Amino acid sequence: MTTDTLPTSAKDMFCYGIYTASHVVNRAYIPHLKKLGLTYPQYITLTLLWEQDGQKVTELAKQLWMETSTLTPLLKRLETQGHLIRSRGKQDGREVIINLTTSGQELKKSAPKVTACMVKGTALTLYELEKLQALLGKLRNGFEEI
Amino acid sequence: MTTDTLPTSAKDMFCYGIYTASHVVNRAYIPHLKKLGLTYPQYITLTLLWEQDGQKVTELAKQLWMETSTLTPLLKRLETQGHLIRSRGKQDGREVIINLTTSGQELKKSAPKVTACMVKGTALTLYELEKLQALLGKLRNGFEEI
DNA sequence: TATAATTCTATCGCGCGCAATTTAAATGTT
DNA sequence: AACATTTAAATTGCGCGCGATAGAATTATA
Repeated sequence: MTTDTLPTSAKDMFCYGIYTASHVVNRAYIPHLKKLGLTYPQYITLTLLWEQDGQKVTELAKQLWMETSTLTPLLKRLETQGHLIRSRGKQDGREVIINLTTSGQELKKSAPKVTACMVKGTALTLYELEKLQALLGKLRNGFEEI
Repeated sequence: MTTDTLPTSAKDMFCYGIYTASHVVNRAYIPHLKKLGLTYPQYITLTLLWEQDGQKVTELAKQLWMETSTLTPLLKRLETQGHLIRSRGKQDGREVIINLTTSGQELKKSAPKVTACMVKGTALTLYELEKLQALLGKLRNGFEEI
């Protein structure tokens, strides 16, 4: 595929590329996260909370490009594990605020090692990773318009 | 992130980028595939069969970077819908061969329009899509080694 | 202050998606 | 032939992930 026409081969289609790559990455994380008792979506959710604690469910869902119907049970499981606390907003009783516990904050310490391991696994240079991130970001934003 | 060090911000990590982009693409496909009565993983599986009919379950699973425990029920649902037939191998009774029915082949006709729609949605140029595909492919292969 | 519309979360049903286990068939060994 | 080993697919249990819907709290409007 080096033309200006649309891809015809199944594997040249970006949906195939993203779909398969996404699962490969997910699976690669599993052994590392298993030691921490976390799943991959749980881990990604925590990385957002490590950066900004006390977020509303809606805010988290938006950053994850995810529906709250997916996020609510995930957060409940993290609460059961003792990594965070869900509480209703004081001013607005509809919203639920997520606050990390000490346990949830402690997990952050293991993040750098996991990241390093995964970056190594990609076999991509840091420049290529930046390039990939930029393309994925542009792609996401493209669909956001629709 | 324009340094030679590992990313520290959550959204700069490639796991976040691929994870969220994957779901965004999945969701974008849904309305188009709903008209065909297909899910996104079902559609991707069919694209592989349109290109090469009569494959074994193992072959398909490998191309999809997926476990057969995921693929088997998916294929059964496509069989129930009448798009394919699952049959035991003549020489080797352990393997299951997947053959498209006329119905399953007919679906191929609607593929180009869907692809065109999705490519437009990405807001990426065809050159950028090629670049993205190449990076995702390299990433996948990197993890394969492990 | 009713009451209507909106907003936020939670619930439900269905389809993935994986690891671990099981079943069945083919192959290898004695 | 009898047995163990390997290989391919299916089954099970759990956790996402979505759309559709419901329910509770807030805000807007009359």
